[in-house]
Amino acid sequence: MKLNTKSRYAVMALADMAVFSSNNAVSLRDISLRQGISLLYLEQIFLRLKKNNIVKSVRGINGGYILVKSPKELKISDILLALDQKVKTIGCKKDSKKSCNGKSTKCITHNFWDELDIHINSFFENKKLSDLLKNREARI
Amino acid sequence: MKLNTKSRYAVMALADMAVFSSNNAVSLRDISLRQGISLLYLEQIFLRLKKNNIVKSVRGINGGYILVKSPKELKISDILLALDQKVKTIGCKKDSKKSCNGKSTKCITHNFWDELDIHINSFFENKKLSDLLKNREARI
DNA sequence: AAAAACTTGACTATTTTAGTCGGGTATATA
DNA sequence: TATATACCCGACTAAAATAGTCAAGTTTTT
Ligand code: FES
Ligand code: FES
Repeated sequence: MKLNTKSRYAVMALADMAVFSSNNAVSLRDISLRQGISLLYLEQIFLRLKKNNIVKSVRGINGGYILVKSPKELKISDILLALDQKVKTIGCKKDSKKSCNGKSTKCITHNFWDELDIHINSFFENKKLSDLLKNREARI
Repeated sequence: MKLNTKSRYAVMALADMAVFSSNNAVSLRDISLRQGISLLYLEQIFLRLKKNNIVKSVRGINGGYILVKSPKELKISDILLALDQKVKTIGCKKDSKKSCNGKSTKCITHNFWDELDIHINSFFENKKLSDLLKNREARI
């Protein structure tokens, strides 16, 4: 039950932006240096954040990325969604007629996993990027 | 953010036992047939359930496994623990002095992931095996 | 022009996962 | 006591996912 590093770094990088954006674009190079994340990897991550309209880019010198929404409005669930990090704790598709064991009826545990997904998703839905910045004693 | 099949099958198999145990031991063969889980795989899973005192075994003909606790008392978190399925959504160790990025201070997102772990764990802590059996329209 | 910084797809090494295999041991029953 | 059933256990492996790199751009500011 782990979260992948792409999602983790994405949240980390966006939190960094929220702290350091002083109206100008924040370059990936800066985020990379401050947070110790590979620049190459960040590029890959921000590509998807951009495609999903979490950030917008400014090209050229002094370019970088800008948050589309304010940290107060940006839900963590939006970030994870952008990285395909769906919270589907098991493989059984809700809509599909097929159950996890290949039978036509739902298995004995199906509803339980559904509840779990809902439980986790509600956490991400209710957290905003700005929530991460509160009470941080040790920033960076 | 997926749960591995070992944990999933473990919960499934134990739920099956809770339904079909009529005081006698339940054989893995029966569980395998009812739930469509590989017998070989089940053996591996039950080995760990036994080591962690979730089930006890009865050898020989008419043997099988028996739940140590009643379904009402068996927490899902106990089952996951038996399979090393710790809910550590990210790799950063709580106790270790080292942060996720190799620096000595905790990163900006650390507390957030801690909260997430607590949120998920509380779900598993509060659910008992018997909870899975309620309201099941489609059993098996 | 030149440098900073974003753009994009492809590629790869490593790790994890899911599941199998082989060769046991214990015990109830015929 | 033979035998079938069912637990016991470590080692093994194929396939998938992950984490990250590389190469070769394009755009914009100074
Ligand atoms: S049928 Fe959906 S989890 Fe088993
Ligand atoms: S320091 Fe613990 S998650 Fe980054």
